[in-house]
Amino acid sequence: MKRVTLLDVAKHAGVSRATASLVVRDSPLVGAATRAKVEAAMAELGYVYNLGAARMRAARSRTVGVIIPNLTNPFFAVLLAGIESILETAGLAVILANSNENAAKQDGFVNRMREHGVDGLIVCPAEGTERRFVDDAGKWGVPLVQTLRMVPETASDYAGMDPTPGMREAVDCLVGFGHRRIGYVATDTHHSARTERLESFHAAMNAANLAPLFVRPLESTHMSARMAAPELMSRPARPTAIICHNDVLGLGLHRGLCDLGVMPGRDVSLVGFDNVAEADLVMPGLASVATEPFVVGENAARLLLRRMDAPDGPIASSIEETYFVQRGSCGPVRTVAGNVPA
Amino acid sequence: MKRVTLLDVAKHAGVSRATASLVVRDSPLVGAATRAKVEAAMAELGYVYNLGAARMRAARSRTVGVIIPNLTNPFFAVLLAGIESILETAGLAVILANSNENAAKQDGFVNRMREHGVDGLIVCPAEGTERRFVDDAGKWGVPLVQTLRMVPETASDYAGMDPTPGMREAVDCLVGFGHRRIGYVATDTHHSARTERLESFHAAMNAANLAPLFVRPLESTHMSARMAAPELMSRPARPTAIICHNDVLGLGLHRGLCDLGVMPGRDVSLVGFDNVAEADLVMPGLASVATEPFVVGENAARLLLRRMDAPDGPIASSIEETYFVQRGSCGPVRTVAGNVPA
DNA sequence: CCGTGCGTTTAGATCGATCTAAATCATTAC
DNA sequence: GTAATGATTTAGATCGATCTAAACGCACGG
Repeated sequence: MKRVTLLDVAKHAGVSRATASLVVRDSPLVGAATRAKVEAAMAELGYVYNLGAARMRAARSRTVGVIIPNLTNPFFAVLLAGIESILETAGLAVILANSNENAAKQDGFVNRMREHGVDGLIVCPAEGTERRFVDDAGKWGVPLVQTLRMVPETASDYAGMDPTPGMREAVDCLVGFGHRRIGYVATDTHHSARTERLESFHAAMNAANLAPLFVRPLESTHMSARMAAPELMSRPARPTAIICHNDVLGLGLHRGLCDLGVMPGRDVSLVGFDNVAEADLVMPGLASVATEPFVVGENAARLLLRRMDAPDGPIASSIEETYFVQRGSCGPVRTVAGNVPA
Repeated sequence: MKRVTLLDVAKHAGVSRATASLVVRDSPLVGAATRAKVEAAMAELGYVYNLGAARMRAARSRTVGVIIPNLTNPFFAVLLAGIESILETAGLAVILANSNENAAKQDGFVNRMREHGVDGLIVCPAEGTERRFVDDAGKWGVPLVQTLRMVPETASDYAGMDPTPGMREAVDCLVGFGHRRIGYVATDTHHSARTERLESFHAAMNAANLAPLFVRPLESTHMSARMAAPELMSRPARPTAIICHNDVLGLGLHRGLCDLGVMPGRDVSLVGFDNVAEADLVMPGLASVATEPFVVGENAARLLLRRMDAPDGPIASSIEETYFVQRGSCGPVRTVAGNVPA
């Protein structure tokens, strides 16, 4: 009960091993009749292609490594789904790793992936990833696409998003409702996505001739945002609106405010980021900037495919637009007793 | 600028290829001095182990295939995270595939995984998966663990959960609040998880001497549940409590009820399943049966490791207990005008 | 001094595919 | 009828590791 090899198939079909090999790779070189014979033999013997052996001679492994910082965050899960959907149709297998936002672990994974001989790498770099990480990939000749986050001062293909338009619309909406004291809740992890969103916030505020009321870093969990609500609302200069770096924070804060009896959209306006499905479920709905992680994932995969095709082509990037989705959590400013005047 | 091979390392260290091979696999056969020499050489030359070549002689590929029905569902994403966390520490790489609840696609993935020579397979079978699927894996000698769902009449290792205790607690809680007219919202996909939960519902109702008011299948999306709220509440026999097959449906329905001005926990009691993070965020909180997908994933991975160790050992399974988490969405029954008497 | 045994090292065959370069065959051209 | 052409097919070397079985070095007992 041994494994069926290409040689067995060839014998059974009465051709040489080389011809059989051409058939499995459907090369145009083989004649139609021979091809049929070989294919019949393959089916009859239950032949399974051995990618391991193939990858030894040929350079390709039909395998791509994907490293994500946190699988339990639905945002990244959807990104992964987008990546997978494109690679799957290209016939490439995804080797998955979860860095848990740990740069050292991430290094380990890249090594493991090199051992597996991946044809390319899609990485959303963990916090604290060093330049070296990206440079090394270049040195090793492994096609690399960064996604959602970009290690500073590195050059590689990149699939991300531009928070500017969505942030601008969000701030404009708030300003239109009369808000002037607008605070921002950021993550406590430092990566390019954080700075990007924060800077687009500053820019949008600037354009509206406003100064941010505060920027408060918080651990990116529902609970930490929920717990922070009392503190945010008891500041001497009470905010009338708050924008959050993502919906995890946005939804957590939403609940925290409700706990306080502060009604989002009426007593304070609230904006999240990413427009996850749940933003539309809470009451009132959480206004949010839509970022389409699935599409970003697809883009990342497409960039990688292109890169694998042309290893020396110019560096490319694909930036997805964002847009604001208004919901009940944003409303006109209301002067409440106890408010500190602007 | 060629690839560094074991032979290069061996030469550089002044030993034979075989010895170098023993070092990379850290066999106890090599002496400490030689080991040090070889390791130094490896570091110096930047050697990368070639798993493809290794897997050709040895039977193992240090690779496991994981097939999930739907990555965009956070529940499965967390399951995957649990699987990954265990396999990662065991030094096994995860090859991921998303079947999209499509059995034919799933078959294709299994073939691809066989080509990659995976050492094992963890599958949450798509709807409509046939017996043959599991039997084939056995025939091929690929260790297989099913998780969360089990193809009927098949024998394989299995990591799942027992909804019974959680369901029992949920029903008891509702009954304690005086509810008698209790409906159930199921999925419209048919798999063992669906029947398992539905049967445990029937059993719990039975134990309380009650008959289910209705069982309504719905597409497992927020939107479909939200849209179904009016219909559910305008039935001639109006439910005073509803249990949902999962939190996607539970949260969707929660919102649908709010839209109608029907307040969960006051006007109707609502129970979800899975206890996702968002269940605690909506107002009032959605009571839910906790199912710990991360732990189930870990269990599945552990079962697979055991199976790979002992391919002919007895079939095992690991069933995680469930428990009820009470929140604001469950409350005492309130007789409202317009209610049809039981 | 030799045989025995143990711990370590090694040569050479081998896994299952792909590559190269040459051989084969059927046509067509002259 | 033979050479040239183009389309298929093939033998044999090769990728980079692991395996087997044998060889080696050394200490010890007889």
